[in-house]
Amino acid sequence: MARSETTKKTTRIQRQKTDIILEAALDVFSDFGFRGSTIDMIANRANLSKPNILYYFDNKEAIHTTLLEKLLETWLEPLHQLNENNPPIEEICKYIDQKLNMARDFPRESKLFANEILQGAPHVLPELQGSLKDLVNEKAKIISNWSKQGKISNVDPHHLFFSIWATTQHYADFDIQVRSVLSDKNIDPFETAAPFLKKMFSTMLKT
Amino acid sequence: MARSETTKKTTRIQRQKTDIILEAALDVFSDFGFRGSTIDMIANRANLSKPNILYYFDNKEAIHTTLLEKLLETWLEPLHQLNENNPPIEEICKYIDQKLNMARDFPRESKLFANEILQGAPHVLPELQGSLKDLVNEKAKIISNWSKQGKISNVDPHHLFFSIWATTQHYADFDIQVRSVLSDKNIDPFETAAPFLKKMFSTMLKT
DNA sequence: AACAATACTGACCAAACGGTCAAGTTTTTT
DNA sequence: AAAAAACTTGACCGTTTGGTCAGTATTGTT
Repeated sequence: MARSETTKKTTRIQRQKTDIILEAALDVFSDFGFRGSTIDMIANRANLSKPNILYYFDNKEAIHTTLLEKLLETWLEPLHQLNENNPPIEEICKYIDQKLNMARDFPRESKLFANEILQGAPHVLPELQGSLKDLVNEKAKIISNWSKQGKISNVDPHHLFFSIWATTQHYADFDIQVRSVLSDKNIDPFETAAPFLKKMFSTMLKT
Repeated sequence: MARSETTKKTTRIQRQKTDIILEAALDVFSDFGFRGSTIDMIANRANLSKPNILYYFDNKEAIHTTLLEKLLETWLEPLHQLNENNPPIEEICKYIDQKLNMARDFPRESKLFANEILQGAPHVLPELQGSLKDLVNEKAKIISNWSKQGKISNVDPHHLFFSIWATTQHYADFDIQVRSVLSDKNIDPFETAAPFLKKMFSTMLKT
């Protein structure tokens, strides 16, 4: 077992080194996926020796799991904020902005998650079927209520969320494709995507 | 060099075995990515020995490259069909239908492509910057013309394509997440996604 | 300063991996 | 039927990989 997990108190060095390792691991895992990444790659990126990495984490999977757990919290945070009592279209647009900003500012996290889901979610399937499902269903009800009250048009709430996730995360996960297509235009993908997406979704939702 | 590439004529066995190998490799690569897949996994899936696989393909990368090349052709085919002279919204909806059907019927191909792009397109970057970019720019002009002629609303053509790609492929690439969220509903994702997406995009495009 | 706890590393190991090859089997050609 | 061509594989090789461990260095505590 990793030294850092045996003791109750975490030392200054434990916190520092753990952060350095996780930062390096995020670089590597998001680029090459779990099976495509090696502990040596993480060690090099972190300027630490391989045994030193394994002094802080039991094994390769423990690093990956730690990253995914941290990720899931922040990943679902914007959806938590969706508030039934505010103007519907404003709320949706705020959600889109938040998700798009996360794709821009945390592309590694987005890719890490995409990799995990693509491989069939071997590490986070329970969370998908549990907390994610519950949260989405709870917020889907808000959308349904807005529809029933005539505040927005009639849309399938689940597909609405899927579409928002897909379109926003696309700019992080498929970044290389987006930039290849736009290469000779002088366009910043994220700046121009924001008004496009907000227009698309708000037009659909208007009654 | 692989035997099958040294001779001019391809034999019956060569065609059969090559197909079996590529079929098995698509299974494996789409599930585990390039670096996460092994020749042994492909060999087992194909019920062939590892040396036999390497009799038909020079190495692991050659199998992967062959798959990607075949994929790219069929992947861009629907966009090729976008025709300036037909009714714009009908054309876009037809494109959405085609892309969504491909996500439903060829999820392994979609995942293989997603894996490749996620890792930074190490094998197909030239194609993205070449034929894909050219095709998209050509078809973007059609969208622009429709807008100028007042046939559809003013939208950024590139982001329109990105959004269609993202939303349709999402149902293949993030299949496990979609199904987790919808698990206790009795909903077929693809059946319900089609009308949702067509409504969303056509609403945005209406003048 | 002395001792204990923590942090670190070179050397190593077993398993997994991509790939080779000589020798054998099957299919096709004549 | 025999020769040639194509096909198949067990055994093997060098490298990479995840992980261990004994011993050393550093840091914290008294």
